[in-house]
Amino acid sequence: MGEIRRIYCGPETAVLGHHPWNSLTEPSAINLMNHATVKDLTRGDTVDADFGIVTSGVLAVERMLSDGRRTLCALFHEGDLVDLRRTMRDNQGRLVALNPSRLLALNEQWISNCAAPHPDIALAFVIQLRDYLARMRDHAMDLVSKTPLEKLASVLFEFRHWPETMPEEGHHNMVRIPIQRTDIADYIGVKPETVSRALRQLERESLIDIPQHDRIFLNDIPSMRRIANGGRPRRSTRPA
Amino acid sequence: MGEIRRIYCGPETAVLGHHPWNSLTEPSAINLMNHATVKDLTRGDTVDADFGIVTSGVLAVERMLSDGRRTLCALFHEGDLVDLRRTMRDNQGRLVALNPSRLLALNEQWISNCAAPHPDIALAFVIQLRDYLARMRDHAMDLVSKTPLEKLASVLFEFRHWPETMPEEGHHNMVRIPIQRTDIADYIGVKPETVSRALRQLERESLIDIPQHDRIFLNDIPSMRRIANGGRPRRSTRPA
DNA sequence: CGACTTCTTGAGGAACGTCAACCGCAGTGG
DNA sequence: CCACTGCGGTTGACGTTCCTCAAGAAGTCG
Repeated sequence: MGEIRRIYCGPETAVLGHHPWNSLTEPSAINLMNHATVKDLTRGDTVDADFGIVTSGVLAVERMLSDGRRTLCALFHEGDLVDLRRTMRDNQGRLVALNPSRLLALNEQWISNCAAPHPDIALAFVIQLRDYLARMRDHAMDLVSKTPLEKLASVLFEFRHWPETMPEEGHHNMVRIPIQRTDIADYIGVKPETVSRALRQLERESLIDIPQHDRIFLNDIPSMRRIANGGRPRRSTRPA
Repeated sequence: MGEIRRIYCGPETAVLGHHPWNSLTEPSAINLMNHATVKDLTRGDTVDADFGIVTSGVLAVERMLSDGRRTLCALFHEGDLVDLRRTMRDNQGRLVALNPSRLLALNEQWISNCAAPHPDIALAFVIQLRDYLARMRDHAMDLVSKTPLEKLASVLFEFRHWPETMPEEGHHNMVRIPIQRTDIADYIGVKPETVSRALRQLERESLIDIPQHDRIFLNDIPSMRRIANGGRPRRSTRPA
């Protein structure tokens, strides 16, 4: 499960540069860090916390069907608030690390009482919840009716917005792929083989290049956007 | 778009009986209603608000792909908080009514300032956001790797938990289907024909009965649960 | 009744999942 | 150093599945 230590104002503070944490006041930020514990994780680690902030790496909510099919319902990257608490206590899957990661587990007791003295913290949490909800709606859109090629194009644009995968200067169409092919497959609801074939197809059409295993270069962003938005539907069964 | 009127403490208060609104104090509840406007909607109406509480009917976030494919990313029923606000302003689809519905559109300006005088309101909103997020994770699980039959079984159990579709006494395995087949299809990511065929298959296997068009009787809840949890995977391509 | 929408049923094909084999790479041990 | 092992990824063959298309049935509203 990895080392667990208590910090007071360590290097993890860097995550507070991300939206919406960057609008916290200094005292609030310090107080927040004081009531958190850092969890270092490697791939496959299950996290027992259900409330915290990701400071590095990638976490996911993993659920299994009875016959072993694996699903990644949600991905969390640097700066994301993880909040798996819910009123109805159902089985909701496990929080796992997909990469070497670090999670700031928050003290729920303290947080639930901090709204009055620290309204900015409460607001930041609400903004995170709202934004994550919007991301889940986007993701549902991707899952419901897109073909594998369209799903893959969508997820590439999703990764492009991740803070860790921000393009280097001058390479605003280079995307870093932060997770394994298997995880991409379990996230967009296809098999790893299909991910592989879809990537090769985009490459054959010169829409992307794959200089490294975890780097994808978008040669034609407008075309890729068209694909991501439904430009590759299933062909008709009755040809012209 | 339907009639819009301002109320002070009308019959809409009934929605406040649902969790988590039922833990609001009396003054908070009255204040909340005072800063809301009621929108009456019929099927197909687009709602211009992006923040409110559903008091009756069913709403959905509808998004279209460029070639016309329709997706229902999220469903909202009686008692649900609708909050489509997000930091990043992308196209995020339209809020539409699937049935004759009623929405309590909330005054965002007032709400954003009510946390201090009304901490119970702020808490209720956070609980709603968290619970809805959990529902979205469940839904993503359904979409990612389930077969149509499994998706349909899942969505039946989802509808079973809806307040409007609560079973009458003695009929705890009668589920009311609150939306059209087409909408079910666009929600679980299959075609209406497939929904129809899946229902007929469950009926053939005597797992369900369909006494009325919008009523489904679950004959064998354990078996249905097994199916919903992955009991009907795709068959192997290499038969024994 | 007639026009319309929604749902159902049927036929046929494209596509993606299943399976199997292979490749590349990293870690391990002799 | 190299053989061995295991894992992740890729490629190919093949078949089930679900989408497409079309037409008819059933329900709704004028």
